[in-house]
Amino acid sequence: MAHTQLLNERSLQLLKTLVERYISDGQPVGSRVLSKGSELKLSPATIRNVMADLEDMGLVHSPHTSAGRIPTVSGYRMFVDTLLTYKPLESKDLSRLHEGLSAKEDNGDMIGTASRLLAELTQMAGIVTLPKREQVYLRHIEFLPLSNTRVLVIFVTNEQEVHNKIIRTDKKFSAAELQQSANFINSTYAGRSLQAVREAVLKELKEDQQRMNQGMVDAIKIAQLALEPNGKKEDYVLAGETNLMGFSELSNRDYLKKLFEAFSQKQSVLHLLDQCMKAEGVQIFIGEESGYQAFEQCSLVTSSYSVSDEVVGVLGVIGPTRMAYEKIIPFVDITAKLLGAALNPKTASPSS
Amino acid sequence: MAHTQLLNERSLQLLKTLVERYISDGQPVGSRVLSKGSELKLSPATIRNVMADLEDMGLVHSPHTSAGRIPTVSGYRMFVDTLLTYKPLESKDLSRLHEGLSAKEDNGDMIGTASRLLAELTQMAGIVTLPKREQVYLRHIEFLPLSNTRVLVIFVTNEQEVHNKIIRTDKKFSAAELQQSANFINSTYAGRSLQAVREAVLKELKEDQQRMNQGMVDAIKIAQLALEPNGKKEDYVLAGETNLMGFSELSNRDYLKKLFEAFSQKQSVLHLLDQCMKAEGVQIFIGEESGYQAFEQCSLVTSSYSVSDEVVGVLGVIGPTRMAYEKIIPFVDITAKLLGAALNPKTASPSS
DNA sequence: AGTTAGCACTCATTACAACAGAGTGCTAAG
DNA sequence: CTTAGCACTCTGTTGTAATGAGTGCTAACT
Repeated sequence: MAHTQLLNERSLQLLKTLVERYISDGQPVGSRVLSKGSELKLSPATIRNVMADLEDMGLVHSPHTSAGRIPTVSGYRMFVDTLLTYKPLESKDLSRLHEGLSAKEDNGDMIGTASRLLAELTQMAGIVTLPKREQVYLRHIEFLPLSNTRVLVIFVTNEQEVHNKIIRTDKKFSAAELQQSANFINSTYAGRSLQAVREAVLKELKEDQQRMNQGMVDAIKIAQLALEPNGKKEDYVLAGETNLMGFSELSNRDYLKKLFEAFSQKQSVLHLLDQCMKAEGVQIFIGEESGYQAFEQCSLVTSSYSVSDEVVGVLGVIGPTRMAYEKIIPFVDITAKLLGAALNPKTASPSS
Repeated sequence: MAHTQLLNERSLQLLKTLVERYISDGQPVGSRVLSKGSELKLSPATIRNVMADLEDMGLVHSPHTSAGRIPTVSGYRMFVDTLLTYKPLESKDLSRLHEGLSAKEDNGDMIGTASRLLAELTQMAGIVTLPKREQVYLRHIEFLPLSNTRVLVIFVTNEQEVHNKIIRTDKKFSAAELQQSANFINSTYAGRSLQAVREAVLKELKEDQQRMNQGMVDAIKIAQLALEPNGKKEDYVLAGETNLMGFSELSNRDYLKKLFEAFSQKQSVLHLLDQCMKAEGVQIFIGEESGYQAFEQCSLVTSSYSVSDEVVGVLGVIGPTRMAYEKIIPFVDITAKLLGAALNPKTASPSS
């Protein structure tokens, strides 16, 4: 390449308009349109030279000799990392978000609402993980006897999220005994995080059982069972999957099926989202970058969300690789901030 | 048609094998295969004559002149109504069902389990409506104060289904007051159906308020709010939708999208299922019979399920019109019976 | 009478060739 | 370094022909 210093301003500018053009039209873009579409006053021939360079660097790629170019994954990556100019949210979208994610409107399923909003406003699929246990506060717990040694545990966390599970105890408890246990747990531990309660309970169990009366020991034992981490671990709420069926680039029936199966198996998706937890702020997986076959034709724009300055979950949008990143990225960013604020027990529910 | 009495035994026999053949192969079936595939020893020519008759009667139809015949909706209808020979369940399927729908294994989401089983074992989509309120028994209720006048209501029904909603009261209650109210409701009304409790509560409100102390009045008022029928009304649990993407006859992307949107809007689906409530036993909608565009390429095999001899809900399977009715129908039938039995509070949870 | 063989006919599918259009890479001139 | 020009490549479309499955009808058969 005796041509020039390869990554000059002009090539990047052209890459940018190429990606923009491809995102909006969905078709390989050739030297002619690029020549007209960019500010640079360059002839198609010059552009072709630049294109050849970009292709050598693996940033664009041609489906066949006589088609235009389309961005490769690296091309998209370069685009979102350094070339992108964000577009501000449309104000109607912003107000929909505020409206839906205000603490006042909480219908007991803030996570679901967030997911649905993401899907609705982007016309792609929305995804939100449940907040992690360390930041989920026990508000109230209740035990109900079922048949035999089975006990139904209901617990309310944060402001109003209700969870329930069934545990098996090693002896049979009466309703009254269970009520007592619940009272004890509530008065002792309410307000702490699930994680913290669990640790405290385990400690009690190890150390000073002799100091406690039988009722307390029972209560502690039941609580320990109740707070054992769920088999399922974390989980997420997905919305608007069907939007994905509208994209022609995901038309392949088999691929779509694979994708939807990945959604319902959850495992790989969770693993992917887990990686996003680590980084604060917006993160993007483009196509194969995710490392999962099911996502090789999709991009995932995520952001962690935080409550009281601690990251507790991840939310994002899933769509075709060819998506309007310049709008989606700020959108996901804002949504994450609003959800975090809405979940914050201090700011969220002022007992006005 | 000077031919003969049109609906003779032989034509029906041929229609039957035609439908069977089409269901298994998915391709228009011609006179030759039909001649070989049926017990009748008839030449293709004769069969063609019969086919012409069946076509005149609207039972079969030819995509074009030189294709075989495929059943019309009426053809399918005739088939399932009078020609079908049921196939018994495979024993492994039966045992999976027993296993999953035994009361012992209840994981607190019997309805969901049933839906998933239907989907898994038929490889189509499973659907189960939630049992209607009249047959849902209040077991325990709990109130928790939220900010302001909002109260979180948690109630446990039947054995272990947990529901929750948020209500707004007309004055602010303390945790203790709410606890008292819940105690009152539990001791007075536990064990009755939601519907019955609601009626009783409304009656109390109208009639003898003066007989009660303030605490009781409050309790009754809160209970009334809590038991107000949900905006959503009934609901259903769908499983295995993605299985539907595997069927080539539903390949049309736009159609699939429409179908999935109908699923997530729920409304039309609910309306359709409602009709199935009325009839006891298995009911079938074939293609356009449902009257909904979204289902015009699908069939729906449903059965109502009953607890203590009263119909409380509907369950079924959704798949392409070309499905193995002879297996699906008995399958849905059995599943409905097992689910009903598992939900029955008398037989389900023997405190052995 | 009902049944069957034979045959002409229709129509979807496939294959193949021809062709237009888009866009490239390269060369040579500006 | 940029650009015009040109040969080349590849896709997509169109038209034509051949194939094959299956029919409807007629006439012969039982």
